[in-house]
Order: sequence, then structure tokens, then C-alpha cells
Amino acid sequence: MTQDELFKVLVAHCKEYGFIFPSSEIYDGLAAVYDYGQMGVELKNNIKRYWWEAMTRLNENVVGIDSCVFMHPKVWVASGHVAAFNDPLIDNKDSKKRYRADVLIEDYLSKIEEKISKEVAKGRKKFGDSFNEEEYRATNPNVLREQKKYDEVHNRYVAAEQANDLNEYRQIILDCKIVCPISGTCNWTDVRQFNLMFSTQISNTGESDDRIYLRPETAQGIFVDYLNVQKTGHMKLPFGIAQIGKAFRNEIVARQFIFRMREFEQMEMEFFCRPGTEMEFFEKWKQNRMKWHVNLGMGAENYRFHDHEKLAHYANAATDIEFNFPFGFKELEGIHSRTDFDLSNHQALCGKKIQYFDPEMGESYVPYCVETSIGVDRMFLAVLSHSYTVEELEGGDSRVVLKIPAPLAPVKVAILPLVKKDGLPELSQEVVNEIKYDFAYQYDEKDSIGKRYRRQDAIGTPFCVTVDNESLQDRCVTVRDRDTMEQVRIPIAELRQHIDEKVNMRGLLRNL
RNA sequence: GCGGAAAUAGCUCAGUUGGUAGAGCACGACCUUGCCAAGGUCGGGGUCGCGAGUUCAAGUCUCGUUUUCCGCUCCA
Repeated sequence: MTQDELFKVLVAHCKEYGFIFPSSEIYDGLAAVYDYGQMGVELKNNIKRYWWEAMTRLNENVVGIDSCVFMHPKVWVASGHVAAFNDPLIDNKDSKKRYRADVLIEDYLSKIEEKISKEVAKGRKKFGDSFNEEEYRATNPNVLREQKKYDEVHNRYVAAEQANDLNEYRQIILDCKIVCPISGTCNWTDVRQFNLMFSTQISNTGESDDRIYLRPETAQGIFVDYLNVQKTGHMKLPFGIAQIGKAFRNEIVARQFIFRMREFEQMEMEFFCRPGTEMEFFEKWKQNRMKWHVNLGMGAENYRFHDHEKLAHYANAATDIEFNFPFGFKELEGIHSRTDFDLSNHQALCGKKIQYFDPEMGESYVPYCVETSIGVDRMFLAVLSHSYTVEELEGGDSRVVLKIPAPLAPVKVAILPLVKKDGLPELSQEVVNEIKYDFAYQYDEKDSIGKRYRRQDAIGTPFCVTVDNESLQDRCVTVRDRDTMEQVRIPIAELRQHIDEKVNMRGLLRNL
């Protein structure tokens, strides 16, 4: 099976076994929106729990919050999202290539600048020491002509940018005969604006613009609550604030199943520290986060760091943890050193002092910040795509088994009476009562035992417990292991402990 | 958003030059078997993605539209 086929089969498997459904499927679905089904929600919750407990319980100085999707509109001005999440885009109809209209014009302008510099360089060569650049620029006809052209376009461009006039962008491109570098033609579509933030409005505010955004990241909720947490929690630097929550981005193209969705869930932690110490913590969290991943046992070779060379405007260091998805190594988690960009901007815009008094330094400052940010849905996809296994069995048979790390498995144990009579269902019910307060379980008495094993394999249940006629006498049951298919006979009284050893999250956390 | 391909039962798919819709698996009931998906009998389920058009007649031809997949593009 190729990786591409594997991906398709995985998507089908997700739907068939209740992990993930297309949203609103009875109405033909909604692009790039998916729902988690009865199995999916369990797996997803377990992933979130593993992260939450690793963050907030294993790190004394990390606490959690849960902030709202709705936030004051100024939050997104301070964060830079209002300015940076608006790209005017234009397509060339011949090459089918898409460009940012503003970048096309800017490239054009810098080409003119280049021409002018070349002319000036010519003059410098010609006149040597007696060269007066200012005078040359003011008199040379070639320079004057180019400069005039530059000024005209530049003025129009700036005006269009300020007025947010998309038609004017296009007109500039047409007037300047800016062509597509691929097709070489000037056959452009209209300029369209894609705001990556969704917006809605809050009624009855009395404001003329009552528009508010759905958050495109959860991090800002942490920054705006920083002061409250620091003060009420008596937090001393360095410390971190963790949060799990939904975020929304109106992606131009949202594809690859749940890898890029319009509504998605993030697990973010912002770690605040003294300026100058951020690289130390950046390194620390890089290692910490990688350990969290590898600890799941899905193979260290399937993860790698990808350091950013080109940094976002707020960062002074950034790396991704990439996972080997069926469609290649792709970003799973980002670790960014965000400096004091966010807190400083909020401080400037809200007018309140967001600072920390450092008793050792004897001064106040805006803390620096290291962020770890992982997509829950991507993590889900990583676990699922790695777990999906097709095994050849003796006799030419095969089975599909999800080898999900046991503590994350949606169902921990299945209780299966060998036959649906002779009091076995009744005894099975006793077994259910024995374990149901500790583990997610399924009871199944339909079809042959082999079929039921396969069904449990397909959803990744680590243990199947069968109750047979002997059980009525010796009060023992057979426990079958998902991965090895081996069976052991144990007393019902010891069942809970036997299962617990392998499936509890405690063990996973203890290894960190 | 552009280009290409696809859409028929819960799933995988047949369906001829246009002539009233099929299989396997799955599902429900009963019987049978009982440790790795395969027994028997009976049964339920589809306005063929949606909307127009051509035609005596459209799953099939034409146009539009929605969704999905692939490529481009974008990705804080």
C-alpha cells in the first residue's frame, strides 16, 4: 500500500468506526470541517489529558486557564493579526499561479529602484571623484524618467493600500503591465481579499462597528490573562500558562483531512521568563516537548526538528516538531521564542503596565516568552496514522488493528461472553460491574468471537476479556492482548489490576 | 480561488448504442456454531449528490451547482 492509498484507507476507516465524520454530512458536508464521533472523542480527550497533565502537573510552575473564543477586538490589533491576516491575492489565468497583489507591485517598484541605482552607478563611474549624486539624480534624464514612474506608481500603491482599494491594486498591475513570471501574460483575475480571521458581531453594543473575531489562536487569551494569573496565583518568574481550546482560521485552501481545518483545537503553553534567559528555556522546552512525543512509543525516527530560518515578526527563534505523516514529514508542533512582542504590544495598546518586578534584579520589565503550540487534531492524525496496521495472519487471513498507545485508546477493554446463553451474559455483566468505574469498556455478544476480536482490533482496544463456561466454575476469564493476540487466564478479581498496568496514564506520565 | 477527476444501498462497486436499479459485504429477526471476520432461512434499505434542459423515455446526453480527491497557491 502506498502512503497515498494508506491515507485514503485511513479516512474511510475513521468514518466507518466512528472516529471522524464530515460535518453536516446529510447536507453534503461542509468543506474542511469535521466532527469527532463516538470513538474519536475518546481518543481526542485522552490526547488532551496526556498533554494537560504533563504540562500542569509535572511542571510545578505551569498552570492552566480556559479563556474564551470571543475577545476584545483590540486584542487582534495588538497581536498583529488584523494587519497581517489580510492578503490581497490575484491569480494569473494562464499559468494558474496565485500571487499577492501587493508583493507583485512591490517587486515592480524595486525593479525600478534597481534601474535607478544602475544609472547612478554609471554616472559615478563616468565622473569619478567629482560625482555629485544628488545633482545627477536631479538632472539625468534616464534617472528622472524612472524616478517619475516610481513616484507615480508608489503614490498610487500607498493610496490604494490605505483605502484598501482592491480594484486599484489590479489597475496598477494592468497599467504597469506587470506580467506573471511563469506565463509572461497580463491575464489577471480580480484582486480578492482573504481575511484569515472569521468575524461575527455582538448585538446591542451601541458601537458603530460591533464586529468581533473568532480567535485564530488561543495564545492571546493567555497573554491578556497574564497579569491576572501572575497576581492571583502569586506566580514567580519563570512560569508558564497552559491552555487547550478551539481556534478558527478561514484558510484559502483547507485540505488533507483534519490536518488543516477551519475550526481546530490547539494546546498552547506560554512560558514567561526574564529577558536574556529565553534561549535557555527555548532549548529546555524543545527537549521537553520532544520527550513527550517520543514517550508515546511511536518511534523516535518519526519525529524531527525543523528550525525556522525565516522568522515571524515576533520571534527570535523558532522550530517545528515534524511528524512522519502518510503525506510526509509535516508540522505537528511549533516552539517559538516570542520575545516580549505580545505583552509589550498589549501594554502599549491597553495603557496598563504589564510588567514583572524581579526582586533579584531590583527592577521591573516585560517578561519574555517561549511558546509551545501543538494542534490537537494533527496529534490525533499522527496517532491514528501511525497506529493503523494491516497484519497478515496464518492461513492467509489478515486483520486491521489500530495499535494506539494503550493509555490513549478510546476503549480499554471489551467484555465478550463466548456464547449468548448458559448464564455467560449474566456473568459478563458481573465482570462489567467490576471494571466499569475504572475503564472505558464495550460489551459485545453479537457474532462469532473471532468477528468480535476483529471489531475491537479495528478501534484499537488493548484488551478483550472472554467469559466462557469454565468461568462459571473457576471465576477466571481469558484476557486477549491486542498486539500479540496472546491469551492469559486470570481470576476476575485480578482483572482490574491486570488491565490497569498497561492502560493507565500514570505510567505514561511517570516515564517523562 | 483556478485547472483536472469523481459522486449509484451503511461500505466496495457493476449498470451495454438512452428503455422503469443490481451484486458482495454490512444491517434486522429466528435457528445453528462457539477462541481469532466465511452456516441456514426470511426481511428492511436507493427520488442514482442537487437543479434545470434535450427526449415518447435520462443513472446514462447537455448546462449549472454542491461536495470530495489530485495539482497550483497560502500557511503566525
